[in-house]
Amino acid sequence: MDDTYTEEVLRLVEAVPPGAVTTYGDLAEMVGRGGPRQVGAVLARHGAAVPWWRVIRADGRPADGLGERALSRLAEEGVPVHDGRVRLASVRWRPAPESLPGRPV
DNA sequence: TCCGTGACTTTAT
DNA sequence: CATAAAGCCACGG
Repeated sequence: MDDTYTEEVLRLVEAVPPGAVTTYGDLAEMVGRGGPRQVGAVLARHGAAVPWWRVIRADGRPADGLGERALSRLAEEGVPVHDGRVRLASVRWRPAPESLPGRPV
């Protein structure tokens, strides 16, 4: 079976440094395959093994039900949270080239 | 093969 | 700026 997708997604999530965040859609683009929903599905399944709280929705708000946990962890890491939502423009993480799957430098 | 579901995104009101 | 509807992607029944 092809769990390559899952591997790539988890790998990227693990690569997100403290104090930074990324979105489902961005991860989907980085992997270059599937879509935001698919990324969410992966995290729903294997999220426990990675810093899932650094992955939030495109509107700067964590997924439903994770708000409390995610926001408190993000705040701990120094992520600027404003009224329950993260300022993506300031902390949106960009992966290092070598973290990407099949993209040459 | 068709339908429903889900840690989503974008566009329109 | 907040809420609602439609679109999108892979998967399982």
